[in-house]
Amino acid sequence: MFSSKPYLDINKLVKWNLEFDLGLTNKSVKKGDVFLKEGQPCKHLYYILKGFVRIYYLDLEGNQITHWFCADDAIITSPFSYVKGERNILYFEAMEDTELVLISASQLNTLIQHVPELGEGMRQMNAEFAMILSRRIMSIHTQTAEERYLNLMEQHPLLFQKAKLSQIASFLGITQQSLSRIRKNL
Amino acid sequence: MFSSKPYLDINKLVKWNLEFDLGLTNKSVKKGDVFLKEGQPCKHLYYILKGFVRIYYLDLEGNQITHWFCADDAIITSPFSYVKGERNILYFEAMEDTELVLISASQLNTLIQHVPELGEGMRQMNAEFAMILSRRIMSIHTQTAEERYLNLMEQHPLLFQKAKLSQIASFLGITQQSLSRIRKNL
DNA sequence: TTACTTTTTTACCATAGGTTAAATTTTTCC
DNA sequence: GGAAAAATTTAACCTATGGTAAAAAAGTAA
Repeated sequence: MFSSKPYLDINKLVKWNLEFDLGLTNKSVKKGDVFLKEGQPCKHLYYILKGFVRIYYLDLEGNQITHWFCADDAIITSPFSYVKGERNILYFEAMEDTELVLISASQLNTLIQHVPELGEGMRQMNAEFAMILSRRIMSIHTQTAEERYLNLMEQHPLLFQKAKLSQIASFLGITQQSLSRIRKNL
Repeated sequence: MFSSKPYLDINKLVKWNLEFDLGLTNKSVKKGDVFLKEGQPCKHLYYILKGFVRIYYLDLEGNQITHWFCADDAIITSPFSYVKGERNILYFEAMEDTELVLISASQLNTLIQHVPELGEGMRQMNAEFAMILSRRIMSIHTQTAEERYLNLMEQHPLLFQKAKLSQIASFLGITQQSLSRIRKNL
């Protein structure tokens, strides 16, 4: 759903890791693993080398609400926790076997000190992320659930092979029954 | 709705403007003025020294949909245009007499070269903005319109003195008639 | 295959919010 | 103040989506 490639080249990152002795760590997670849970502080950015991750949270009744789907080259974190130190409410679930590179805040700062233009890149990345979120709010305010579903199908067809319809439904902001009804009516 | 104060101190900005000869410009707009329109490229960040601004866009039927309300010390821009150079779709309307400081991308870059920690600040500001947008999507997905209205009343009571109910309704994602009905049922 | 579990669909009714139109209240301006 | 315009409320009706429950389909494992 979002690629960080224009802002952070993973090959360069690997090179810088050696050059500046950053000590970045890797993490492999199996399909189905929930590698970040509500209440666990999120101390890293996660660069998804390869795989597919669903970010969700729980509503008051305990239902999982999908907040985001993330594929190769996405950089994800729980901003509430990572940036502001607030209690983390997000779950990160690997929807398939996934390879991650973990980047702590201090490692990122060190890296940016050595490569100042990366600071600009990260700033732009955050700005683009805010834009994507703005667009999503706009689509909620101007489109029907059916239109949002058709857009998603068109823009991310692979998503429907990797995620359950119930997970996609909550991402679209509707129940799985409503999504099923929308699909029936084509 | 959002203050940039933790990330950019306006007094320092004024000082830096002189110190580094940035050439920042000011702009005064009268109540009711629409100082950015759809199709006009947005070349600046706007620092709101004093005033109140509504950001809106038009849906397919031409209805104004309020995207954001912004008060003193907010930094606003049309990210689609400012960051990505895409066609601007946002309108910026002064809801009361408003004093702005304009910051171009090149001025910002110059400033960050002189004050590197400001780059980090801007990055965090963008991250916080993404968080606020995430929270808004979450509230749409987990709360009723009535709950969102009550939250808004509680968190931004002054907003209801400055904005029309129809403008607040579209911000909440409902029609003005629905908002009226919600208010009647207390 | 069969049995079992999970996911998806279907159906029925309930409800929040949309649509249209008109009435009412508030604001603006002469 | 009073007329006109704008904003807000009210009402009747309509529609999309939610809630519940059950059936059907798909996936999994022995």
